[in-house]
Amino acid sequence: MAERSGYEQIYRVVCQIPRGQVATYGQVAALAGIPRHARQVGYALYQVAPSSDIPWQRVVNAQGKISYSPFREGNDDFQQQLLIDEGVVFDPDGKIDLQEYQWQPTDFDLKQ
DNA sequence: AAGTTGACTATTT
DNA sequence: AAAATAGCCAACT
Repeated sequence: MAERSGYEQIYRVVCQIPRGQVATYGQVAALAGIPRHARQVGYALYQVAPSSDIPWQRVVNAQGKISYSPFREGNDDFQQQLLIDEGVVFDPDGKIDLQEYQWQPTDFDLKQ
């Protein structure tokens, strides 16, 4: 179990994703100050997924799709509906239009 | 200490 | 468009 790390900043970024918007793993990594660590972002969320205040499902891959976790497969579909509930539109393939819904953080957001 | 793994991404088939 | 390949780097064994 690997807790205590720079992951804290990753969680902070994810929590700042506005309702109805999404961010990619690479984007979160970059905002957290650790570009190229997209995989580590996924790994960080892997620890926190089940019961957390963190809207982990607002983080999707560069294709605009949900990355299915190895242990929570069925849960992923359920969470996809939560995103729809937030106003995010999925294509027939289950993709999100990143051009419309990808989070565009402002300086104000990052200062929080 | 060294090798394997992975909620990624970009490139190539 | 979907699948395979390569590059990536921290955590895990």
